[in-house]
Amino acid sequence: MTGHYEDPLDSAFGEDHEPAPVVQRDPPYLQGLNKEQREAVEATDGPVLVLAGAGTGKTRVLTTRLAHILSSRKAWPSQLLCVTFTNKAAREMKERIGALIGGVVEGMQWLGTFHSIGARMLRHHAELVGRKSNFTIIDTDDQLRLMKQLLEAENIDEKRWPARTLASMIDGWKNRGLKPADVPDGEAHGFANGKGKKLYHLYQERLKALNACDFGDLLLDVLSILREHPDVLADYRERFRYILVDEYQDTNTVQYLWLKLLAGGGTGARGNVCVVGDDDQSIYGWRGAEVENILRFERDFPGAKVIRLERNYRSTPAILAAASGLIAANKGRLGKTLWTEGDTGEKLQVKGVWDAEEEARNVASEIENLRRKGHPYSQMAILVRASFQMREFEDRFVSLGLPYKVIGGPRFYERAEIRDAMAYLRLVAQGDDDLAFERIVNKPKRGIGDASVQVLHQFARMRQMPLLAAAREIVETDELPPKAKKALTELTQSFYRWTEVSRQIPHTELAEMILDESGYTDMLKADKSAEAPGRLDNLKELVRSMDGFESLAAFLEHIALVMDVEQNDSEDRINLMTLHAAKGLEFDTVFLPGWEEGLFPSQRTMDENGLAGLEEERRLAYVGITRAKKRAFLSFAANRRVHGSWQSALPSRFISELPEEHVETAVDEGFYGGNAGFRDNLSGFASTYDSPGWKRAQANKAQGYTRAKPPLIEAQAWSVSTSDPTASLYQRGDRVFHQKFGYGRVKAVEGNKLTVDFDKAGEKKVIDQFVSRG
DNA sequence: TAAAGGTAAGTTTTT
DNA sequence: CTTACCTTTA
Repeated sequence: MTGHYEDPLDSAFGEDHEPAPVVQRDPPYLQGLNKEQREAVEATDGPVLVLAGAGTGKTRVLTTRLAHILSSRKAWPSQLLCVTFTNKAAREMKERIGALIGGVVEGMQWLGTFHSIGARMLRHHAELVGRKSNFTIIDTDDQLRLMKQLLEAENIDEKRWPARTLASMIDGWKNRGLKPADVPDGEAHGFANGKGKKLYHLYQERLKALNACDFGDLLLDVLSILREHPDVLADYRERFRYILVDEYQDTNTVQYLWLKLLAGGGTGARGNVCVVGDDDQSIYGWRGAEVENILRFERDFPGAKVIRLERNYRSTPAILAAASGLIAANKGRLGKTLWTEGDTGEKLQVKGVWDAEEEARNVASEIENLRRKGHPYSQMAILVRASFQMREFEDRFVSLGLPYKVIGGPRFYERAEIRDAMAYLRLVAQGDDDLAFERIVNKPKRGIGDASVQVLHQFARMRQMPLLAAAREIVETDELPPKAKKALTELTQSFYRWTEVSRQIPHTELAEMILDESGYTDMLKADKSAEAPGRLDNLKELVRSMDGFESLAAFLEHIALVMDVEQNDSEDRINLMTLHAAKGLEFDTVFLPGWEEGLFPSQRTMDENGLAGLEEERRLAYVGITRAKKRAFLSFAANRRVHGSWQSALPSRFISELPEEHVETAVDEGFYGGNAGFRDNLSGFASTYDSPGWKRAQANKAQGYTRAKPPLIEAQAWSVSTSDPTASLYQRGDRVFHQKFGYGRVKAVEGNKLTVDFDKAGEKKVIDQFVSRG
């Protein structure tokens, strides 16, 4: 043994315990890597930036690199800091390293997300930031409730200054590494007449009192500790011999500052930092990620080696070329030239459709075609910009009986009953958790209404004590009405009992006991609503999922940080998800619906973030296309329901940015060709839908069946009108829809000419055949 | 305390 | 058009 301390990982190295760091022959794990990949694996020392394009074998490089460091004995597992962006990625990495070096990897305590690593560090040094080491990690829900309370206490109108806005402001500051005192005065001014900074301060005070941290604190408090306690920093610098960061393009400022401290040039820092990422896949700017971090890595870590992985193993040349052509429109890229071998492959198919329903029908029938040819559903994915787009697809799949799954939908731990149960457990684990207390004090109903809770709050505030402790005292007084007093006495006694018992019995039993004795299960059993049985099932599932954890605390930590439960992936089903959720995944066939101006790129993003926002949307499009291994279908709808009313839309500009030679379009004639009208909402739109095939489709539809929405264009070319042309079908006051101008109300009728006051476009004269009832 | 009615808002969300 | 949330009312 060469190590001066025991490392649990030792077994992972197999029989050979000789200290033999010299690699004589190529170890098996290096085989099959290309030149650049191998370089990235073997450049262990000094700063390294690996620019890994989509599908270039990034994960393989990462895991191999770690395996290489371990098996050449450059460091023990416990000396590696390895940061991933998701818990899932961390789990996969652990498994793959194990597979590479044979055996299960244990002892990699510092492999995880920034947040889980932050939580781990904070538990060690909680007292340095005024917490106890059993602090609670609160989620966004609790965060919001806390802020609402603060706003109310400060007499701020929550209508005008929503808690959400405050929350995102504070999150933003935390993401940038700013403590209340560091916030520039100007910035906080916009909120509640300059109270922003004060509220941030109050919020932090409150968290401290609750012995709680929010997600941002897991990063910011660690940063503060590293900054203010050189001894702690020195310890970590000594410990972390090699640092590795995945998805570096998505790191925010605090995370960047962590890395600078841990790996940057200071004394004791080893400087062996390797970051892996792709500036073209940075899609979390709205959450505080700074693409800048990756763009300036070479400046931050002088002497950095830059390795580009450009050989793509995933997609066909056609798909790659289309994606590359699109992303080329972005400025300020580090630049990569992805290439691949093999036949060009199928062109991207772009199709214009009438509305979202038709879009879904098209996609579904394409899926059925592929399926008939033997393609599994699980190799097909529909990637949407916004989750509301999923609805049409789900409806269609349900009516056709196609199996599908939604990735990243509502999460298990966000369900109300789960959160309630968790609140009970949290309170047992950490009695200062007022948020948990408030959540369950009257759930199930025990006659402790708002009024009583208010009195209790007062009482607790006067004495500066947590609510649960205050409750124990207040029941000794006559401050509460008898009913509430009795109920609260019982509740506090129960908690006393549960807390005692929690030291003796397994936590699964404890959970069952609590759900039972609190009356929560009975409440659900008595509930006659349709959801109640499902909720009971969820609670059973919750108890089951506790089984795998060592302690209640370990379980609570897991829930707070992971918030998700694994899906069994064995069934062959179509994948439906947002583009964001698709990052890192790949499928043979990818459907990309909804490529319309305003939806994708999203209008809101463009309004709020201008060019930077547009470029992030374009990267999102790039991510979408590069998920496809063999084929991609894009589509855009002429009409889409936005907030209930119908709106016509233009094809996304991204479609026109795709290189023509790799795209096949179902709307020919004047669609590309750079006609000036393309960008023009009205004329460009018309020309797009001039194709014979398009007209035919419309005609068919007009004859076939009528649907309430959206109204079809009844142009002369294909409508057979038998009625008297002078007698208009409309009269004053009718609601009508016009293809160009949207909805409006008829103001006057002259023969077949209508004067319509359109909601958006104002007053226009139109021929009645170009409108329909709306 | 709970149901009913009104109003406002409405992307993405790995932690 | 929804949905969620808040206020009002029985």
